[in-house]
Amino acid sequence: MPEADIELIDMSVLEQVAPIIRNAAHPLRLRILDFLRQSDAPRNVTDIVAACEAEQAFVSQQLRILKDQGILVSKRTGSFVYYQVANRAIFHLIDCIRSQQRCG
Amino acid sequence: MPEADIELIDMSVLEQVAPIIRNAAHPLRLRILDFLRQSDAPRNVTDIVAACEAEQAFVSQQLRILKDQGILVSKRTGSFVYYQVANRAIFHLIDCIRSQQRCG
DNA sequence: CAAGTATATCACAAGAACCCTATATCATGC
DNA sequence: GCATGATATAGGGTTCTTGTGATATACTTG
Repeated sequence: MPEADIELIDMSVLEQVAPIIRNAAHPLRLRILDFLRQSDAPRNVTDIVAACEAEQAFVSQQLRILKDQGILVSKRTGSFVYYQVANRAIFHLIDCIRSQQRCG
Repeated sequence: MPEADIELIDMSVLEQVAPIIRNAAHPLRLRILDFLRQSDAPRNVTDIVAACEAEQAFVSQQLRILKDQGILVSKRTGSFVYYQVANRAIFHLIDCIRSQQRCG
């Protein structure tokens, strides 16, 4: 019995994580995550918009998507809203892209 | 100048990798990749179908998608077609899910 | 409260992804 | 060549995603 001991990740787990990864895997959203990764601190929307070189409304929508997935959290301070990564595991993805970039 | 030295991943790189990650981030396709990861050897379609507990036609479609993205490669031997991962970097994703699974 | 800056939401049209069923192709052995 | 097992593709209804322009809300300052 050659492969009796193969244990696969539960489908329920895969169904749970797939949309999270899928939602991160968008150029602008990866840019946002990369920016937060490199900043290593919460950043407000204006700064994120500047880093993304995209429309404010569009960036705001992407932030919402990342927040809805639990990838980001936000807190308001005065008229600014600061975003940061909720679960640093997502940085593995960014780091992985960075490391691949060299081999490309 | 607090952040003069932040260097972000090129948008062109993000645009290139996003669809690859996005296409991997699907429950059944993750299952396929996990199965290939755990097998650590090329597997034929019949075996993959069994591991996925899904319709053959559907699995075959998913294999095609993964192949089109360059995530998998295949080779035919007689009437069997064996698939394997083309770039082991994708296993980081699987490993990451496995490690997260514990913290859940 | 008026004006300005910061951020979020709405609505929508185009396109893409999803998953199913049916059917086609390919290879083998008789 | 035919039957069979292995794999791939086609067609299509439904739902999700994308990016945009317009607009709304929130906060601050005077």
